[in-house]
Amino acid sequence: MPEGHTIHRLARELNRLLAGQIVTAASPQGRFADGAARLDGRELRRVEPYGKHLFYRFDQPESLHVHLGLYGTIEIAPLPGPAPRGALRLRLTGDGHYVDLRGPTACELLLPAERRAILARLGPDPLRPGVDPAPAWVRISASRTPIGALLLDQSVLAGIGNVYRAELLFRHRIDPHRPGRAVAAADWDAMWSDLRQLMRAGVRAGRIVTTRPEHRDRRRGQPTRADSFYVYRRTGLPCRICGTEVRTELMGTRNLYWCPTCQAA
DNA sequence: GCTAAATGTTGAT
DNA sequence: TCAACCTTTAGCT
Repeated sequence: MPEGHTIHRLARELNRLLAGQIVTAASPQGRFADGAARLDGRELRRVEPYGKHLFYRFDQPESLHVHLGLYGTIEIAPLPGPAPRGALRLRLTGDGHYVDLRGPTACELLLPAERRAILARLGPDPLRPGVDPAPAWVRISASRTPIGALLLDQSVLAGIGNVYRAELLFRHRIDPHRPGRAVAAADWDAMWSDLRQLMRAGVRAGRIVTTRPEHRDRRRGQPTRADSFYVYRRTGLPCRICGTEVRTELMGTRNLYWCPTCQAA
């Protein structure tokens, strides 16, 4: 269940273990049989992450576009791979490792123009080196939409998911319902900077941790899952800062979590 | 052991 | 607005 940090981490792993290799491709499930046949025997040049999207570039114009969606998974492991089980959309096999893809929202071959069209509708990705956050601020500062909804809009910012949304707003004490255009420029600057650091830490650790050590129940050692967040999935539990019960509601189709005291309107 | 919900998005209705 | 994707985990019993 990936946000952008997972996708960037996977891209690094794929590049480290398979880039530059001739791969075999198969779709045991059958739903990507034609695509797999067209990738079989090609050289995997590079895997590029953007937001929650992965683009596998080969020695041909068509690239493989993968989006994991809510519960898609990619598993990379040393050969020999086990016999395919269950709904295995795609197995790529390189010199020393195999890569299994299950349950993705998108697994398709794209022409260069189609890939560019996807990239064109994505906002700045905090994990891209040298990224310019200005287009995101243009959208946010002009919008009456709640900041909590804007942060999840991939055309505003690419790669943020429900965890980073809730946690970033809490860390900056911003009410998720506040219209984008009511967010101060200084608050946005601080949020962007914080978001980049949080997501980079997420890539390194392979998981999201947003709590500061002094706010955890256990202040020493690695934070447990329960200790990793301020508000995400903590409905009804006391806020780590003020003790108020954390609230939840549906914003769009996603659960939103916030502290009504720390993040007052 | 079973059920429901989940770090997401698309396409049909 | 809702079903689909079809795996994993949390929270029950």
